[in-house]
Amino acid sequence: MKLTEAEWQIMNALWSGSPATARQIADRLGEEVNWAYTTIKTMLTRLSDKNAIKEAKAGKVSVYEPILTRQAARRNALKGLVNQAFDGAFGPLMHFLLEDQKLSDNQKEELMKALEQTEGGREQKKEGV
Amino acid sequence: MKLTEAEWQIMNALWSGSPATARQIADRLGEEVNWAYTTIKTMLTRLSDKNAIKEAKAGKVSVYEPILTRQAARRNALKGLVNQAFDGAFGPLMHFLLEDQKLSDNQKEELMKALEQTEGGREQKKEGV
DNA sequence: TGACATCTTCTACATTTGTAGTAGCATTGC
DNA sequence: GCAATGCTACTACAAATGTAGAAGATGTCA
Repeated sequence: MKLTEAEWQIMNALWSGSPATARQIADRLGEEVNWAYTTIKTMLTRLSDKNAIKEAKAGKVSVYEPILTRQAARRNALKGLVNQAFDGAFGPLMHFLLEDQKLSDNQKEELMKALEQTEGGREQKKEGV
Repeated sequence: MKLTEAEWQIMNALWSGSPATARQIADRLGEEVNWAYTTIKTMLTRLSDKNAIKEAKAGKVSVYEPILTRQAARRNALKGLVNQAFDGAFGPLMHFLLEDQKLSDNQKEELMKALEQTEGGREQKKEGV
């Protein structure tokens, strides 16, 4: 399941609170983009067609709700990026993040901490992606 | 500078050795995709139009060479992903990587090591992206 | 009860992306 | 000198994407 840029916007709005009506989504997005209401409806229909969300009638009005989880979407997107731009392996990505992104000291600290934690919990590894 | 999927393939081939002729690129790509030679030429032209690469004549034949560096392209792509999918911040991405991606122990080790290294070199921080 | 505001469903259309064909010019091997 | 080969420049075209208008159904408030 690959999302386009515009679809990400809609999904982000939806993940931030669902179920939601098209109107609510429009309101949430209002600050970032300036789409016609019908544009949003179009996107919602398309997302529904690809089963990323589901549409239900609450009375007369449609309410929408994600099917695709944020986590899964992130996973897919990341995977896509890694394949496309980082030789298909996480190693190079990590490397790049560390080398290029010049994490702040704080971020490094956090990262270290996080690492140590997962380090502890390594035995229950779920199979991936 | 945003690259499309097909463009990434070409760029990857080109980064793996340049300058290169269209034919060489075709050969390198041959294993991954099965594009007509003219398809590759089209992509090269488009990339040239967006100034991602430059074209020069070596005798009769065109040779191509990246202008956009791999590093810069990665940076852009990552930035795009982060904006789109990770609330525009690297924190959530890191978090996700650690939480979701279940790095192998080896990867963790490496990451730790890498982290320690950059930790040492923290004083010269370049401003970013 | 009619005018306005809203929704929904369809349709539309430009741009971008993926993919490639055609035609003309040059190169080369006979 | 000419046929095969390979390259370049142009053109083409379907699918995906971004963006939205039109028209019909309905709710609502004076």
